[in-house]
Amino acid sequence: MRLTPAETTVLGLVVERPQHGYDLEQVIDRRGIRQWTEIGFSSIYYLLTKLEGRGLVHVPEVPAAAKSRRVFHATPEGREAAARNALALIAEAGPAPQPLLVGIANLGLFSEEEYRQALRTRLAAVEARIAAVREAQRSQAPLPMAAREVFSYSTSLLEAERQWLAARAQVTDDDQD
Amino acid sequence: MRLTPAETTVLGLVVERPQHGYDLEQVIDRRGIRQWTEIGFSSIYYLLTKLEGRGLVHVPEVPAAAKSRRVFHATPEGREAAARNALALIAEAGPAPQPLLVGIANLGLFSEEEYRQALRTRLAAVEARIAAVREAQRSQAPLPMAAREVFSYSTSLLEAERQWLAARAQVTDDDQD
DNA sequence: CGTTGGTATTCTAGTGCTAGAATACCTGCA
DNA sequence: TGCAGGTATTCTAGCACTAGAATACCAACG
Repeated sequence: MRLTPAETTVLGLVVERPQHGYDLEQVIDRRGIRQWTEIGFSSIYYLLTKLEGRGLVHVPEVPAAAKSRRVFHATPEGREAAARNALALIAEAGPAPQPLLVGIANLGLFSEEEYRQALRTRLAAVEARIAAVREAQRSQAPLPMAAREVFSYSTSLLEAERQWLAARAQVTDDDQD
Repeated sequence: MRLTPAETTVLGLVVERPQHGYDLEQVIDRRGIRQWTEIGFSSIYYLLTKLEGRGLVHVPEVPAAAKSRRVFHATPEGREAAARNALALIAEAGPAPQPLLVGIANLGLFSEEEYRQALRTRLAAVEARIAAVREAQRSQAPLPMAAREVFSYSTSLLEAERQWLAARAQVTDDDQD
């Protein structure tokens, strides 16, 4: 059973610990998961319902209890599916959407100066993201292995982008504003 | 008027040269644009229709001619919108979907050996993509500025990923298959 | 002049997702 | 007892996108 990245994320969190939708929302926020997935608030319940329909998570009936608090547990198939899909996401390096490249491909449409200005703006944004990642890493220490790997990878790629941008952004500096 | 990356791509190509849907399909293929955007065959006409509805492209009425060959031209607003959106895509470094990180975040679900195996598989895929980019660069030379920038950026990021993967994939090599 | 095969577009019927409002529940406190 | 405010979920309606089939055009060729 093939899952999307968003489904895998939610399922993985439920496998880690049974929880309900609202919790999930908080955890996703707290861990900075939105830095690398696009999971809106409104889609969490939608995803949970879909996963439930496929038998990957379930809500055990609690006899005379909380009606308005559906705690989702992973089923054995859910566990298995989460592991398999996570591995697949690691193993497969498909083409990735790169908005920057869409911009660059249209280089002919604007001036060199505009281009460099845009690069400088992006550079600042990338530097801010690097700082944010570092800060998150520091403040949450000691970190479990998975979180450390996530930080390591994020930083490597952001750093590579930073360098590329820095080299391009300051080729000429004959403008001061 | 804010456009999506896919819309910007298609509009940018039409600005560059008036053409019809089928052409677009070929150009997108030939330039390897699918390496960094997700534009399926069936969505090209859909996108063109949407752009037409917003007055960014139009099909000049050719009196007594080709009924089944709608050649799209960019309008002045289209030109302007393409340039503005391309710049915005360069300037903004938002969170990007990283399927790999979804996998890594679930590191607890599988064994170290499985993890390393997945990394090795990905490493091979990334190396193949680097080779493909190099090959495309070589075969198409001499390249316009935009294409050179695209290649440069792609290679930088892929290379950074390659290094990260290589470092992780071979920490232990006590397995031979 | 009919047929074949590449060129070019349109249509249909969905899926997947999302925003945002609406609803319900629960706890503490006056 | 009532109600304020955070907690938790559901609903509605709609947009964006896609696969894949269907259609139409057109040139070349026997």
